[in-house]
Amino acid sequence: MTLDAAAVTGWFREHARDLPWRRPGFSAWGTLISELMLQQTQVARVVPVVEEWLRRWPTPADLAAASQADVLRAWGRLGYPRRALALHACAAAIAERHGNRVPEDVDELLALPGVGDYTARAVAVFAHGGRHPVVDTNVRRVLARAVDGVAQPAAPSARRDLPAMSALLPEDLEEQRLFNAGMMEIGAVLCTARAPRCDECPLRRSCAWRAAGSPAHDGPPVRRQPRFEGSDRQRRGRVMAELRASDVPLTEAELARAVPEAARILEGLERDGLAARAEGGWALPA
DNA sequence: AAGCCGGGGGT
DNA sequence: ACCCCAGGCTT
Repeated sequence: MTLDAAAVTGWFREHARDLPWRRPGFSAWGTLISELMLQQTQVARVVPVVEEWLRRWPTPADLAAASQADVLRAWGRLGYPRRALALHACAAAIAERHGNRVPEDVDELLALPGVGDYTARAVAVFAHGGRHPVVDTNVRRVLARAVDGVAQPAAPSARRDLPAMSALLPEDLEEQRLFNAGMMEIGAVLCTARAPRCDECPLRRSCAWRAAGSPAHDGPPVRRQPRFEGSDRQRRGRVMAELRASDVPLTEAELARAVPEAARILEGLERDGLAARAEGGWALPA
């Protein structure tokens, strides 16, 4: 055995954070919403928004009946608003093709917009109790350290990552669910990329990385990410904020006061379905 | 395989 | 002031 699954589930039973999507009775639809929101956004920012969404749109059909503009406004500042449109499209597909119930089958989940390898399995496991490996970046880091003894995982590869996690999954249905959740939780709160809290880790006694003296990453340098300040991502965010805040269409000149490159940015937003030409200017899509 | 896509939090 | 974070999609 290369990793003590019981240590993970035991720790998780005791130390799991109390989060809305872990409450008993939280719906499968709520799980799909929260997983989409959590794809790139921190837990603390997601919590109030997912609760508001569920009050407002308790089933997929409810969300499907909303306008894209209302959905984008409710998305607020969570970032990457294409996810809001994806969720809206998920709602329509589920209402029309799946009887208003979130699918349990991984391949059916993968067919939904915005749902990839991670989200499909997370929903199958956490919403429906299915037995599947759930691999996000936290899990990949925990496996890299605890099993492989290196500081950072190799480039993501579903062909390698899924079988690696699968081999460690407990047979018991409840245990595998806790194991999947526990591995993510360890990666999120203990086995963090920087300053891991190994002293509190349930895997500290068997961790290959710790046993090797926690060597620094020795591979090629991690790719540096582009600056956000002055980026088109920042400009797009600013234009979207203007459109969300206005009840009436805004002219290109008005938007250019907030973002000088508004004309070019709007072309991109229109291509992505996030902005639409309206009388006298631009607005959120209807 | 690499680049794009928001916004906030930690150091 | 700077660096880090992270899943899905497109090219």
